[in-house]
Amino acid sequence: MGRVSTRTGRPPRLSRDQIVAAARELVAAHGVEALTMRRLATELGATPMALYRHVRDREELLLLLLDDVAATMLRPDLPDDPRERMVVTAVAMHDTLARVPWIVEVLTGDEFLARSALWYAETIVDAAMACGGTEADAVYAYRSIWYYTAGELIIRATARRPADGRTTFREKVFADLDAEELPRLAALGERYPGLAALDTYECGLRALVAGLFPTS
Amino acid sequence: MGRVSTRTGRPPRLSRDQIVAAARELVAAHGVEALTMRRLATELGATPMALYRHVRDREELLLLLLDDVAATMLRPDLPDDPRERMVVTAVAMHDTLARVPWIVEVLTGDEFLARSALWYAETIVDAAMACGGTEADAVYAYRSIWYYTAGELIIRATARRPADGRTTFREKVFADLDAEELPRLAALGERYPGLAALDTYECGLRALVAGLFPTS
DNA sequence: ACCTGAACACCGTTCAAGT
DNA sequence: ACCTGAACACCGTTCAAGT
Repeated sequence: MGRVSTRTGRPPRLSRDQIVAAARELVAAHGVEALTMRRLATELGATPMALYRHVRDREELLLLLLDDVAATMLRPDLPDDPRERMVVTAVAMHDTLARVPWIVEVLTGDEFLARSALWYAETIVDAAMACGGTEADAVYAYRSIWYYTAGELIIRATARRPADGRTTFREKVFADLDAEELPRLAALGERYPGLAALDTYECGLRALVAGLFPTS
Repeated sequence: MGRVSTRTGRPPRLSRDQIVAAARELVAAHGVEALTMRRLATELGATPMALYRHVRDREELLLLLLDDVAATMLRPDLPDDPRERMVVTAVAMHDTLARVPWIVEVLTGDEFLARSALWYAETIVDAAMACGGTEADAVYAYRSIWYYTAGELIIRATARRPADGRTTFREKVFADLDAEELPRLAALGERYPGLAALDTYECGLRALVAGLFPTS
């Protein structure tokens, strides 16, 4: 007994939780690009290498931050209608992820499914089968919804960064369009950015679900 | 006259085209992560800084590479039926981009629309209006299709990189699922990866288009 | 005008040494 | 056991100088 007394060596000054907490703050304050091992170490008053005692590498640190998302995951009340259940679940999944500013960095790759989204996947797959789909249909439906959702999140997240005057670039393109070659876009002209800025995630989602599982 | 004779200074050894060509080769051979200013310079037998005479920065270099994609853009024959036209156009857009291995790097942000995808946008917007949609409906339809397409491209592109034994991670998660909490996924078990690997892009796209513009 | 060389301000990570 | 310090092998980019 007394496993405590058998501990040997220098007592730890840093902990994994402490590191993750500092990483969270850093990302919240300055964006994911500010999360470097060196900067995080400085923030903790330690050497960069001290972090490697507690975390395998930068990749693992990001995945640990993703676990926070799982903790604050929205789990909506589920309606009886299976199509509506798919919509409500996908919207919750979308909204959960939309709150993560560094989502793009981590969405590339299907780690999300593995770490936090299992409940969403389960619920959508179940609803798809309740619509009369086979297992294969249900997985395909979930993936379609996931593609649509991931695309929306990524495009919107990156569109928000103006990247130093590059927003004008798109507007410029729309301003001097060849009306003969591209009549529809030319007619839209300056109204395009406004229309593109509308939040139509749920509308499109409903269309997708309706198309995947037509009613009668 | 003789503007040529009035030229002054050292004759150029590098050209913009030459730099872009070397960048293209580098990316094709070793992936976009190998495209660094220093490595590209070495490849050209020059100093890193020589490149900055011809290219503003690394970002611009990537956008110049994107112009290549526009040049090899697939423009399919368009069927009369507007819904089918949307599907055929989106599939062409998808296939064009699927050939670009570094697509993820550049898809984040709507530069693609601005640089190369105008024809696709025009065609889809036009088809959407031929289905009886307003301009706003048409832009919303295009964006929904674009979200779905971008998501598919990004998820599939990143799923292909195993990232050193992280593929086993997802399989492991699926292996020891809690069958009480997640019965559908647990029942799927090992069959999930196989089902997720199926190419259902066009199927999902057809569902989306059918949902966006229901026939009568 | 075009290119070089040295320098600045960074990265992630390994390895040997200290406490 | 935990942390430090120095080092390795990189980045993109600026600036002053050479031809």
